[in-house]
Order: sequence, then structure tokens, then C-alpha cells
Amino acid sequence: MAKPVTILDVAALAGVSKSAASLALRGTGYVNEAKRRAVLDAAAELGYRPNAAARALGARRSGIVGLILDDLRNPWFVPAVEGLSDGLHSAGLRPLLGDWRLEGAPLVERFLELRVEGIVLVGTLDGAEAALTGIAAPVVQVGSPQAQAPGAAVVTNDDAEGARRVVRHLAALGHRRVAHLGAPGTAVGDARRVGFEDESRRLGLEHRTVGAGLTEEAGYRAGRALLAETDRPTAVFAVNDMAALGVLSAAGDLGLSVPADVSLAGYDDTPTARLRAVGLTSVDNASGEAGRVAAQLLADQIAGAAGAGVAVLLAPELKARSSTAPPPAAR
Amino acid sequence: MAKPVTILDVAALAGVSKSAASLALRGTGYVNEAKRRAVLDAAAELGYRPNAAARALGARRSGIVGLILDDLRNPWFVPAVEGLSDGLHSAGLRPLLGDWRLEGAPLVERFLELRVEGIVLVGTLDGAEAALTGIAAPVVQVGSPQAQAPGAAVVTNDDAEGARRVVRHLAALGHRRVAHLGAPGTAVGDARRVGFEDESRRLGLEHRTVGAGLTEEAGYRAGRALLAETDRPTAVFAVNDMAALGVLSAAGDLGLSVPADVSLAGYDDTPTARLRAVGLTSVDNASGEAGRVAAQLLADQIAGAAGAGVAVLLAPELKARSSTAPPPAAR
DNA sequence: GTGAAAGCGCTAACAC
DNA sequence: GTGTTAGCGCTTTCAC
Repeated sequence: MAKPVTILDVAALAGVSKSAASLALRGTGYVNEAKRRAVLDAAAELGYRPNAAARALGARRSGIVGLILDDLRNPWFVPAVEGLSDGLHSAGLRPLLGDWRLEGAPLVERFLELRVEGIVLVGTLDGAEAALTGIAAPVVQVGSPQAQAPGAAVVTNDDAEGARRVVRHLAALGHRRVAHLGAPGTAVGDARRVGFEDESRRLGLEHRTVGAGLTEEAGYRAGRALLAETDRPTAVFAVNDMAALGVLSAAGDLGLSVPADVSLAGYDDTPTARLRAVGLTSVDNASGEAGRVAAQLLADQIAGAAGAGVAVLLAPELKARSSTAPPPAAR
Repeated sequence: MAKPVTILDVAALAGVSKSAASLALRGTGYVNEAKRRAVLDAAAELGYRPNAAARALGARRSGIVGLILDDLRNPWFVPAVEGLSDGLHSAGLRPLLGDWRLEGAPLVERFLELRVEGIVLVGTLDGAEAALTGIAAPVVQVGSPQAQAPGAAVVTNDDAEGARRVVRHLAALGHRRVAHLGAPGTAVGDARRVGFEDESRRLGLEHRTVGAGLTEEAGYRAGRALLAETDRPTAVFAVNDMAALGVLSAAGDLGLSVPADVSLAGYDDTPTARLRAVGLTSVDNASGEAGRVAAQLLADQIAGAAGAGVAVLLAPELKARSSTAPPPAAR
């Protein structure tokens, strides 16, 4: 490759000093209009591209924010990243993505070496606490109610409220015997279970919770066992869409039709749930909005404003689809 | 935050020179074993974290590779990224991700300013040619057969062969009247259509191709029209899984059962297709392997070996599931 | 073998 | 107002 063009070359071509070129290029400070033009033209002509490393070193700030995604395979994070990208850009910060599942703790290290100005945790990162303890950069997390780094700000939807809305929806359809497939030991699982149980009790529904997990496999197993019982519930609320899809498969295996024989609801409103062929009733967890709020929070912290430890709860929204209907008895 | 600790602090604590510390830390060159230990201990004690910007500036290389994903929403790229991550790490390169749909051309610019040592294009990037023309970094692309940057190496699966396998599968099941929902104007669409038509002709099947697109919506529309005809095909092969899911919905709307009334196949073997509740016959496009090969190719190019313009075709694999079965007449 | 010194490309105080 | 200069933190060549 040709010898790289530096700001010195630009300055020389434009006939100005190095620092004048720097100022002109960046629009900071005051520069003679004629020289400004000359610098810009020279830069364009030479195809000048600033060196981010040099800039970061000189300016003592990188302008980048590291986004750590819990798992690329589960696309629930997409709206969150969109919101974050939006919010960060308008704060003059640039996001860079990495996958926790694929890279783990070294990813954090790498971001820190890049001197990112902040880190955003998207989703639930297994065992990230250690890697995130004692770091200088501000941390904001979206999508998990449990702080995964000391002092991290948390932005997420109100899982308990979302679960309550599902229960109300099922009750309104006429269901009296409902079940919840939970994910014990996870923060989202606990919150959703609590919401489910509270609201079921309040409405006087016959209800029960069984442990499952956050994956399709877990939902399939638990669903299979649950739906095989003689006094099976008329409606099942799974902790998330993946698990709900597992239940859907289990129902199919058992010859049960959804929603004719059993109604089914999930959580997260994933693209898969929205597919017409699936049509899973779910809860929109407002992750796009969460991303936007998180970006703002992080920008504030970077700018020096307080905000560490803040927790923001967003209102979730029920998305009723074809997987829920009145119970068989009520027909 | 506390004053950042630099390599100077480490050297001082260890009682050695700055350069000795640098050598020891990185394992390059020869350093007295005792000093080596001293440096490492000092670094650990101080919590020293090298500054990537300074390192990149001094070493004149960043060690990072930019991965540009076409669209985070379509999770087909996950195996490719896994393969890439693997391959790059073992070549001593570190991947950083960005989303083309969200950021567009400025993302390329940003990577270039970071002086990435290479760029990987994952999927089909709309209108990326301009942003990728005339750049110095080597470019490798995976998942799209059509070169999106001058001289880019291409690693992808053999789409025509995959389509042929689908046709053979359908023919073996007894289907004689088949249709293809294509994506005209896209490279993958063209290749799959050609494979479909060639093999159908070779096997003497009654076949036709109708234009659709790569999205669920496109598949739904085209599927709806196609399946409403009186002499509808007994099997439909959609250009990808998303489109096939659209067809699945269309069939449901029309009261047709899959696979009893009509068989259905897609392409890409996405996680959604694999869901038990969906069970869509599809084609594994070997994207994990493609990622690994692409990483190797890129590493070679970075190391100075040739490889620009190379094209590698991987063998796809049919994944038969419950959406394909013998045609009604043959039952 | 080891340490001193000269950059790497850019920013930002600070004189002129 | 504009240009000069001293770093930023690390690598690496090159004398000792």
C-alpha cells in the first residue's frame, strides 16, 4: 500500500501548520475561512483519513463505547441495539459490538484496552461480575434487572408488570386454571414469576409454577410433562418466547392444538413470535426504548453527571396473537 | 478515576527500563528471567492495562479486524461469526462487530480510521461497493457470491447445488409439480433459481419460478397467490427460510396443511427453521465453515500471502424436516 | 543481553 | 488569531 497520508501531508499541501489543519478538520476553534477551505480540499484530494489511535492518544479519549451482547443467537437484543446506536450517535459516541458468549471476559479486557468511554451490557451475561469489577469505565446495562457490575445503571422493562398483564389477558379470556413455566435463579425469571403469582392470586385463579428455563429445550421438556397431566391447565405462560416455542412443540407432540386445547403466551415479543405462522402472544419488553434511555444515561455519566446505580423501569406491552383464546370449556 | 498506570510505572516498580518491560510483557525478544518475573508481578500489582491506541501507534498495526454484518435481525449470520471469531483468534487477530443496516458507510470509515488490518463482509450489504472501493485493507466476504468490493475474496456455499438437492429431495418424495419462490436481482436468488430450474428440467418435473423476495412478507404475498391457484404445485421451494415462513402463513390462511396438502422447503437452516414447532426442511449453507475459511484467507492476506479475488465454494447440506412429505396424490 | 532514544500521528496548551 | 511545541503510551531500532 502507498505511504499513508498524515495530517502533516494535508497541512503541507494546504500551506498551513499542522495544528491549523487539525483545527480546521475538526471544526474546533477558529480558523481563517480561506485556510479552512484549503485544508478541507487538501484532505479530500489526498484521501486523508485520520488515525483513530493517534487521535485517541492525543485527545486522551477514544469516543467509543463497547456494547457487549449476551448471545447473538437470541435476537431479542436487536431493538435494544438499535435504540443504543441511535442514542449514542446523537451523543457523539460510537458503538462497537462484541459477543459475550463467543469471547467472554477477554472481550471486556479488549474494550478496556481500547479505552472505551463506557460499556453497555445487553442482556444477562453469565458470570460477568468478575470481569466487570473494579473497572474505571461507567457501565450501563439493559435487559437484565440484576446489576452485573458494581454501580451499574440499569434500564429494563418491568417484568413483574408484564407478567401481570399476561395473567389479566388470560383471565379476561375466561381461563381459570393457568400455569407458568419459570426460569428459577435468573433475575428475569424471578420477576416474571412473582408477577404471575401475584396477579393470579389477586384474580383468584387456580395457578401453579413449574421450573423450566430460558431455552426452547427447557420449555419443551417442562411443557411436555405439564401438558401430559390429566388436569392440565387451560393456559400456559412461559418465561420467554423461546421456552414458549418449546411448549408449542410439546403440545403438538401430544396432539394438543394451540389455542383450541391450550392457550400459550411468551415474553419478549421476538421476531419469531411475530411470524404469522407462529403467532405467539407475547409481551413487548420495550427494549428499543430501553436502549435509547441507556444511551442517554451513559452519555450523562461520561459527561460527568451522576447516574451510577440508577434504575429505570419501562412499561411493557402485551401483544395478543393467535396463540391465546378462550378455554375449551368456555366455548 | 485514579491516574492511569502506564508501562513506565510498571518498569519503575520492577526496576527495569521501559523497553525491557515492554519486551517482557509481550514475550517478544529475550529478557532476563528474573526481570521478566519482576515486570509481570509489577504489572499485576498495579493492575496495568496496555493502551491499545498507543500500542497500535507504536507497532504500526492494530491487530483488529472489522466484521460488518448485513443485518442483525436475520440470525443466519451467527454460525458464520462463530467460525470467523474462531479463525481470527487463532490467527492472533481480534474481531470487532458492526451492523451495516444500522450504521452504513460511516461504519467502514470508522473501521478504517481504527486501521483495522482487514474487513469481513458478512452477508449481502446493500450499496456497499462505493464505501469499499479504493480502500487499502484486504476484504473478504462470506455468504454472498457476488463481490461487493474490488478484489475481495469470496467464501460462500454453492447455492445452485443446494437448490438442486432440494429438488432431488422433493422428486424422491414423489413430487412432479413444483414451484420456486425466487428473489430476482440478488446473487443468492439467481444462483438458487438456476439450480432449481436445472435440476427440475433434468428430472423432468413440471416446474415454474415466481418472483418473491428474501423477507417473510414477500414469501407471504407470493405464496398466497401461488397456492390459491387451482393447479397449485404440490411442493414449494422458497429462496430462503424467511420467505418459506411467509409461505407457511399463506398456506394456513388458505386452509392448506403443510405438508399434507403442500410440501415446503427453505434455505439457510436458520434457528427458526430448526424449531420443533416449525420443522422447516431447509439447506444448511455451511456458514460456520465459511467463516472459518474466510478467517484463514484474511489472515493469509494480512500476512502478505496472495488471496485477493479468490472464490471458495462450500458444499451445502439438505436438512429434511417435517415440512416436506409425499404429495397428496401419492398417498 | 540490555537500555537509551527516536519516532508513530494527533491534540491542546501556550507563546508569538 | 495563528503557529510552535510538548506530550499521549508504546514499540523498536541501535548503540553500549
